[in-house]
Amino acid sequence: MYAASGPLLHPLIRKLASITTLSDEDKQAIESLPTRPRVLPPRQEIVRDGDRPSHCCVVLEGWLCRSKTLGDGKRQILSFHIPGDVPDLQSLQLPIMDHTLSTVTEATVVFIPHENLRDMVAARPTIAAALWRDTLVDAAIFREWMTGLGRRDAKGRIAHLFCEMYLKLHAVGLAADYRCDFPLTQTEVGDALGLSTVHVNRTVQELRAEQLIHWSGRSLEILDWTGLVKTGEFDPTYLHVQKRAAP
Amino acid sequence: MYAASGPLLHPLIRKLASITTLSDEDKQAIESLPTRPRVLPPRQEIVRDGDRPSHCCVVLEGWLCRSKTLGDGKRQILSFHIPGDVPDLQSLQLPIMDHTLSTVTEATVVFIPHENLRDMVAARPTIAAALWRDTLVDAAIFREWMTGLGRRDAKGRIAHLFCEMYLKLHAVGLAADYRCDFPLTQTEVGDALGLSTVHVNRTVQELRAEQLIHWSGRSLEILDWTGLVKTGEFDPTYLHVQKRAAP
DNA sequence: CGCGACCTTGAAGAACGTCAATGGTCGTGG
DNA sequence: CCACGACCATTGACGTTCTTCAAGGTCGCG
Repeated sequence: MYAASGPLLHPLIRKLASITTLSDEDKQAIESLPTRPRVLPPRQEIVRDGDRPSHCCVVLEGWLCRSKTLGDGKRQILSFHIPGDVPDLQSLQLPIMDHTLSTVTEATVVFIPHENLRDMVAARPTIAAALWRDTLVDAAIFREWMTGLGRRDAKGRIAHLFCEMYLKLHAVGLAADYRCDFPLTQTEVGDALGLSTVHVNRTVQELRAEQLIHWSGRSLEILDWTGLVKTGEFDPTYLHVQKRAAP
Repeated sequence: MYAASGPLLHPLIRKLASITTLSDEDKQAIESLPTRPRVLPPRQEIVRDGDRPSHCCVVLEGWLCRSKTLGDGKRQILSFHIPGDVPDLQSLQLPIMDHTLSTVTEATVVFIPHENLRDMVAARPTIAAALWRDTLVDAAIFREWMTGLGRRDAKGRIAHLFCEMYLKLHAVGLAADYRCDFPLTQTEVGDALGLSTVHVNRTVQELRAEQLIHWSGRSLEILDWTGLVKTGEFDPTYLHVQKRAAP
């Protein structure tokens, strides 16, 4: 899927080129990073809360999520990650994980040792700035989710998530014509949005009844983008996407 | 208050020295940054959602907060900031603000032009890494708040906030003996935790009745730290504080 | 003294959670 | 081929938490 949508670039080049302008030296530095690609099964933990990871993980295919689990077993999903993302880039600067990174679907990922990333960051300030910026966009998305969790009702939260994921997938060429893969269960949506599965189910049915979306199995179709944006009060500014192509 | 607790250092030196080891050159670079100190009244907006700021702001005294406001006027407070913080450091990399920065109390802040920060970041990788790390701790706090907003009940959220702010204040010498300044209104606590003012009021009364805290006016006393930690399921790992002094 | 800002209280209702059961789909093994 | 189990979506009934509305009450300050 990744390979199909363009020449086979190192995923990091693809990612960072969308953020900044990379020199040939920058690209070479990235190309020369050692990589260890692996295919992981669904619902597999990659790095756990409390770990001290020695690698960062780049997603090539599939969806990942980060989450925290409370004492009583309640889980809060903090983010979803799709191809091109580096979900645990922060571990380069914060040695101890304060949450868990797992696969959602089967996923292909590449592990890059911290030391190599650190060398590259020291030698190539442009890349360092781009990586920093990437973690800041991450934080911007957290802020938007906080706003949803604190102040939006269930329907708004779910609509907002659909809009966000569609745009993120679109930005990496994995969505078009208001259709995309959406491989989450209703329980996972609930864990991300602070809702019970039952309530997610009923609310999704409302969105369907209002002809806003069509979601069954792994496939999502947005029938009324404008309506969904309105329902979720969705404003994509927080995604800090430079090239704003029409979705 | 800042000056009273140590020799008059540049606030950024103080901040970064707690994160990393600064060389003399690093310190000189920071000292030579131009600063424009200002005293701002309470509830004053400093940078607004949608702005393209040209400076970063360092807090010397008082509390600031970041927030988003939804269409219907509902407000979500995203973070509180105390002396030593650089609440809008992200604007160095993300030109457009996706939220608003305001004072909570009267506050003294210093503005540093982006260009000077950029020059320093380019010339001093140690400082760049420390600033990056600071924004990552910021993001870690967002994640913890998300978990509270999504999965904790009102009592847990409020207890957690008390624990967090006490530790943050303690880390910069503004809290001791389980006492600290806590200049928020109940409405502001509600806006931060996704609760109505009425519910905050009743829940705070429960915490008082359980002899966990004493909060009146601007002053907070934690009567039972262990109990409060338990009520809020508070684990300070996410603050990524290096030197973990006993609170 | 009076006004504004904030805290407090009561009553009623909406949104959401919990519990428990049912049904659908798919892969797997007998 | 069919039965079975796993996983997920769905439904109904019933609680609970939290919100909303409305009304005092307190305190500091001009």
